[in-house]
Amino acid sequence: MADAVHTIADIARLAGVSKSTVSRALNGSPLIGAETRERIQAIAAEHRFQLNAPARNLSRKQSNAVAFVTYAYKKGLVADGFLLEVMSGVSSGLADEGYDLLVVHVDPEDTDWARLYLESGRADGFILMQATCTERHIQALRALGAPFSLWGGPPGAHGYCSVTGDSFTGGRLATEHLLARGCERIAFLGGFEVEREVGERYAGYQAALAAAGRPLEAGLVVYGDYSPALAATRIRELLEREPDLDGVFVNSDVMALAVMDALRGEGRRVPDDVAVVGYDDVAAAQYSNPPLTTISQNGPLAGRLLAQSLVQTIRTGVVSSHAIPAELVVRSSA
Amino acid sequence: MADAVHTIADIARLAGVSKSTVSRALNGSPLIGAETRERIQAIAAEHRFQLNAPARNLSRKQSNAVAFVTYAYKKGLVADGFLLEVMSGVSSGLADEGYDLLVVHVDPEDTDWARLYLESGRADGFILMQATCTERHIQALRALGAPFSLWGGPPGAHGYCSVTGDSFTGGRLATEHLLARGCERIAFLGGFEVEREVGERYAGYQAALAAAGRPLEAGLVVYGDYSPALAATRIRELLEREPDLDGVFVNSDVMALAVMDALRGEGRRVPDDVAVVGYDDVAAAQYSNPPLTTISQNGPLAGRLLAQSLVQTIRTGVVSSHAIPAELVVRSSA
DNA sequence: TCCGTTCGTGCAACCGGTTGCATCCCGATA
DNA sequence: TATCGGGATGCAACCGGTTGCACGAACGGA
Repeated sequence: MADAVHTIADIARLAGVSKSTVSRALNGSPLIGAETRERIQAIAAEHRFQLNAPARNLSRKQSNAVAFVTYAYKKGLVADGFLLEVMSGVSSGLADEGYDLLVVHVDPEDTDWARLYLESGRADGFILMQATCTERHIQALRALGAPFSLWGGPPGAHGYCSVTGDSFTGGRLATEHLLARGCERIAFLGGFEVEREVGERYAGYQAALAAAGRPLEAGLVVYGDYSPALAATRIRELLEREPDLDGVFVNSDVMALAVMDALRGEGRRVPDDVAVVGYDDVAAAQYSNPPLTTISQNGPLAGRLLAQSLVQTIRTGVVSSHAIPAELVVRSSA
Repeated sequence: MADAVHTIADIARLAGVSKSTVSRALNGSPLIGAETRERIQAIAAEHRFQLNAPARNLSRKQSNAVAFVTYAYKKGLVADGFLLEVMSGVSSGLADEGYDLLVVHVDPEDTDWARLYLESGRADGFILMQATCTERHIQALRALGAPFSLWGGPPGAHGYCSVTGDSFTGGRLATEHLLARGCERIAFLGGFEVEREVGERYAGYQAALAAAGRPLEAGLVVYGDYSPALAATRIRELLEREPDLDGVFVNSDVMALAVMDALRGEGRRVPDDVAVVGYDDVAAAQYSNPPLTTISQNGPLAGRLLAQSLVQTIRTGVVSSHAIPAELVVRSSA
């Protein structure tokens, strides 16, 4: 039994060539003759040889890894299945490009983590989701000149990649659906008012109403913070002010579930008295009572795009923006 | 302005010492005089110096990273919030020990990934969850002699760390609660029958019935595969066979949500006709209809323990097992 | 005063790849 | 046949840390 093969020097000895030739052959360099290259690759494969990542990263001065950054966990807030879906897409997108995925939970107040990861050579770039990062994080990354891509960022962003749902269409589809089922007074319960996505969903809501020749009533538009508790409060306040409300477009499923709960608590039937459309199509949406009609976004696809565009930025400096389609999933709540 | 400080050689120059002294000082080696060490650390801090991770990993022949391994994503199956909670705990536990967290999605059929990560020096150990890995994966890891820790594995496992919920107590608490609210005929809907956790929950169920002097009826015990669809099927079959069923302990919330749905579909009220207790306390449990009474396990805690025990194994070879408490969360479904 | 410790530090090799440059061999051209 | 060009390969330096060992100084004891 031959000794274990652990380094390119071992392969070099076996093949009767030099380290450099092995290195080039394994990296598919055109400098190496086709015949030699194939022979070396065959030997490497036979011994199931793996390049040593730290050594390669040291030489190349890059880590071949990307950090997926989220807040330190808070119960009920980021436990969103959508994050998992996106992460899964990120993971496979990165794997296809030969990058590893690092998951980092940072403190919302801390802005130094990016420099740490970059300067220590542990990550070449970052992926964030707007829902779990602050504007300060984004500013810090831009100041560093760090490559990153962001879910939910503005489409024409400067200096970084963004992937986002087509929130305008989402808002329009949701509202059109409520109109189509005959709702007369349709409320809008948004997430944080300052978020661009929320603004676009609102624009979609507005557009659908306008297209149907309905008035836009400012009193029917309220905002929350994505927490179920506040969503429930908002819907109760709204109900008191506007008792003849008969439909509501809620900006997230987690809020929508709480809203349906609150509506029931107030004696309204869903969807008979008040129809509810959510957003995100979280796993729980299909088991809620009633199953939630919602807007679905393809999380894994979003993740793939985040990964691909980030890798492109790392390699070529090119930044890009993408919008993925929003789709209406009709269940029973509207 | 001095040139940028990027390597220990720069620090060495600034401090008027050698590279080795800097390296030792920054690693807190007792070989270096306290005074020198502090001076060097001060200089490093002043320049916000970061050691280069690949170089260090290359020298030390370890990666200071751990891979959290899950299946390639499948909609609705692993989208469990519990996984996210555990991961969050793993992340902070590893961060405390100076390890990075790598997330790897593997193909269920592939058993070679561990060797790849180990031999390429990208990970020093692995963390898996039984729900998202196969027995083959575990066998492959053991055959490799790779350090790993497993959520949901057998407590006295050989060769690896395990962290698990106290499933016996969980099963007992759930069943006792159903008994306490007056249920007479309590069914058990398990996950995969072969899983140890499922067996323990069943044992807890059994023990609670025995303690109450109730008979154990084999016809009330059925198993699913954690999918909502099969759970719904099982409960309908059960209902047909045992129409006077008035309580059911379901092995996961996702199944429990589907079960409640199916029960309603069959015209039974929850909890009035049939009381339901779930397991896991997923985020959706509190917004379901009715809100689900369930067994909660502290995911972040589990994650921390997985991380800590794995790091201990990597450093010292010691393997350990932990069980975290199960807690009953009473809502409205039972 | 001389020697053996002990303590603190530096030297240089090493970890396992990558890569600029020199070298060599070959056929093609003059 | 001598020369030139270019493709294929090897040499050796380098990436930025870590660490075994040697070395020098200060100290205590005999």
